[in-house]
Amino acid sequence: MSKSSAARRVPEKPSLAGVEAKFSERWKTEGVYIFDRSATRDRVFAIDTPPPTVSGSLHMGHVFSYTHTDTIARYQRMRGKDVFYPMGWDDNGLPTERRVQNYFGVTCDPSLAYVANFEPPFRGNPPKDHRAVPVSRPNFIELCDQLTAEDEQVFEDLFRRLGLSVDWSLLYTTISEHARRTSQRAFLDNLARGEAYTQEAPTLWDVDFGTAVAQAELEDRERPGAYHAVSFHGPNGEVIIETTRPELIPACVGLVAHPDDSRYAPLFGKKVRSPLFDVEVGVYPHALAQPDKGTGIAMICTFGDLTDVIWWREFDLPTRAIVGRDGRIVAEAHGAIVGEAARSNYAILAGKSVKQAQAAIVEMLRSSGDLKGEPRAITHPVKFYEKGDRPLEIVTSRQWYIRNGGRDESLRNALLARGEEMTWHPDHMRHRYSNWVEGLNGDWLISRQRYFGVPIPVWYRVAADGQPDYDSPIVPGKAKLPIDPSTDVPDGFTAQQRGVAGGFVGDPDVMDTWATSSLTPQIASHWVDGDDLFKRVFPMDMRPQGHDIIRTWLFSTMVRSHFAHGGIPWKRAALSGWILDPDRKKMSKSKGNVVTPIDLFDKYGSDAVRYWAASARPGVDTAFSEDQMKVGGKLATKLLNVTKFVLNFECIEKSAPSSGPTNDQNSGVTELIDLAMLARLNAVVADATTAFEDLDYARALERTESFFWWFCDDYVELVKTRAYGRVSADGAPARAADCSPDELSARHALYRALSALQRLFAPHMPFCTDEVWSWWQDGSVHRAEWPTSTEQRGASKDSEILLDTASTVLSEIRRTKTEAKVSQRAKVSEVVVTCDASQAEAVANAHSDLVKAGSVAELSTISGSTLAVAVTLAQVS
RNA sequence: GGGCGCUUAGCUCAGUUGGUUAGAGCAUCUCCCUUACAAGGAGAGGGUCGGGGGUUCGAGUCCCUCAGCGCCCACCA
Repeated sequence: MSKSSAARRVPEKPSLAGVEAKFSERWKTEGVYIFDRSATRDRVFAIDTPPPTVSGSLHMGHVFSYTHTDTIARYQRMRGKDVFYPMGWDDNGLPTERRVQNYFGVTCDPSLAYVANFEPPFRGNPPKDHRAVPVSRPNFIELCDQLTAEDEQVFEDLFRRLGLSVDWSLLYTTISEHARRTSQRAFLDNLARGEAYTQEAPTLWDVDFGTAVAQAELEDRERPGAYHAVSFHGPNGEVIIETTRPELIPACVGLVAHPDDSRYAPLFGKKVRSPLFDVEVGVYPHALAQPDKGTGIAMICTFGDLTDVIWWREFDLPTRAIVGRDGRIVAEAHGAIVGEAARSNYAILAGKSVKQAQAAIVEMLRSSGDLKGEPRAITHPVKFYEKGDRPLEIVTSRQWYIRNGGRDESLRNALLARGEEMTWHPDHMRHRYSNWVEGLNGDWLISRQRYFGVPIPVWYRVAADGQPDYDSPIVPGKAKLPIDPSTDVPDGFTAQQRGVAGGFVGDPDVMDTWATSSLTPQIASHWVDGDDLFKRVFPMDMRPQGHDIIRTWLFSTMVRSHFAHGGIPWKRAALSGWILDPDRKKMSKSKGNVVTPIDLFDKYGSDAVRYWAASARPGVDTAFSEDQMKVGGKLATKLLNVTKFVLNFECIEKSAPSSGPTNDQNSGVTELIDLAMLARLNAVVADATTAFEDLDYARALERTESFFWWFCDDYVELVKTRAYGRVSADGAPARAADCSPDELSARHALYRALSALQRLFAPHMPFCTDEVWSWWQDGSVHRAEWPTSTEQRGASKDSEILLDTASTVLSEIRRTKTEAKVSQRAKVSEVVVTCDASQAEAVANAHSDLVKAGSVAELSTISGSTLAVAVTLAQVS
């Protein structure tokens, strides 16, 4: 490329319009971000990308955190790393099911047969009074596949528009054949090693979704409730308990009080009888009972809450469940309810929802005289499934678990130690992890009674009595994966043997979505196929994610990696913050959807939106700010303008970034002030590099940006007159051949700084930097070499004094003109700088530039201890 | 109840082993069409760094303590 052709590529009127489409297309066709899978592990930087859930739309939170990751990816790429940066779509699981139900107006009924060429009743926005149409499981899954494919295209378009430097050829989805195979294989490995097991146990249950849920998916919500004082009938009179769930009285299997509570000590070991149902239950002492709660003595029910489960287990109490999986009181009273009055009381409750049953039982207690006083209204925290709408119940059911240290001290300690092996960004996030692991109270429940997920890949033999044998499941061969045990038949059986005595039955459940997404490093690297890609990228370098899913995604990934590979899945975790409303409240979904990312891209440009995101410190919750986007837009425009200006000067060379070490890096730069500017830039490069190595994209940006504005406002202003050289008649700068060495020095320095600045900004603002780069360089800036501090001469104290002094004198001249309300072009008759010797030397070295930049007639210095600048404006006639 | 984070200008935030007079952007005000940029530029005003105590020659920075805000976890009768 010749210099003149380079110059000709500079547009007359630089503009950011259309850069996103232009470069998205160019990056795609030129494969700028393609991962070289022949790279060895030491040359690779691997990112375990969070796969967004495909159940709605991407919002500003995604834009925010994915931008952070992308800046790191781009930096590493420019450093010469082969960046493994896949994208994944989490299209597996409940959120997708729910979206499909709402979008098409259907519901899954596994008992129905498949209908070919099925047409759903609606495509988007079914009317409110529409009753969901039941469809077969295969039809339902087809609809899931259809809708996720459409959603995923929209997601990809948005991420391309945002400028993510993802290698799209590495795309994975969590419901794909490959992900199902990986997930089932990992599960079977866990099973073979004894890390997965099945057990019948009390389980947290969402009655609306009809599925078990895991500890990690719980959340508390404050709900109104009421204390009901209820009388139990003891040998020596009544025992008053207080309960928020009187409807569970028929499920009561005991009473419990603190061992030290003298009020109840005489009752320990004695029996009392429940009101209305006349069931005899024991009174037990236990340290978990709190004397100051209610009356200090509580019902143990099967099951009202998790503490009930603990007591039930420890005292080996009977199971007298009354709440069914549909959330209603079961029809048949359990065997302990025997009396006629008791049975007819129960009959009133049978079939009612929990809420209705409570109202009914309060009336019954009131008329029987067992309700003491009126209920006292309170609000209290109640456990919900995080995606659910009704409080969780606890029902007994058979489920699959993966060990996670919740019931095993040594495993817990091993997982805690794994957390210590990693680097956390920010560091304090490690506490979230250890806090969670230390607080686990059970193993990881992975089975879900749902449809659109990865099936649990096992069958059970059916004994002669028709009961499945859960203790020794039949597992498929690895080559057969993925399987669906509801349709596939295990080796040695025929389809006719399904469900019959002596035959087999498939496990009906699917795995929790985290059971698959905990394998993203393995899925993305095709571990299950024995692909050598795995050993080139694993353990990965970086796991970016939100801090809200440390307990789910991060922890579960750690568990799987610990079991499967005996090590951590990545070296570092980068936890991003939240987006907050401008009023500092956590940004609500509804508000987040009002301002869509695309609108903001249109309004400010992708680079400007990225600038806002990249300005936020890693891990810090950040207010949504269109003002910051405006600032980013200004920065991008400024970069265009200053590039155009600098390239306006013909130079001997184009400051190739990758010139070899034998070249004199400051070739052609002779003036001290030019060298000083390059030295300052050198320090900025070093700072930005250190910051990026620490994943601190924000600091890198801030350092670069503040240098950049100083460069534009002071340095360029100081040297521009010199850089022009002898201006020709039409006002154009002098040709390079006609320039003196000091004039060329300015031009060389400007070129070098420009080249470095464009590269320094490239990770943050990929579109405008590639645009300006393309005006004078070959190839994409995103494949250019990251600037190194050896490209410029090292900083020195003298050079900083030179620049600071020159800047101070210049701004004093400006201030004088501004305060005198005259144009900055106004002539200055005299400037006298009072300063010390080193500053005097600085003024001498910047003398001719200062004089030109300030239109100064006389510039002199006098000796003094403190720097002072006296500016005398020329008289205006 | 346990853990973690935050508190610096009207607003949003920097401030990296303690080191001149605490910075930036936005907002406000003033001025300037200036030949890269008026969708610009040059300037100004504005802070007892949450309160108190301590260490130190020196504290926004380290220690103690109190307060407010936020988050995570536990509790849930």
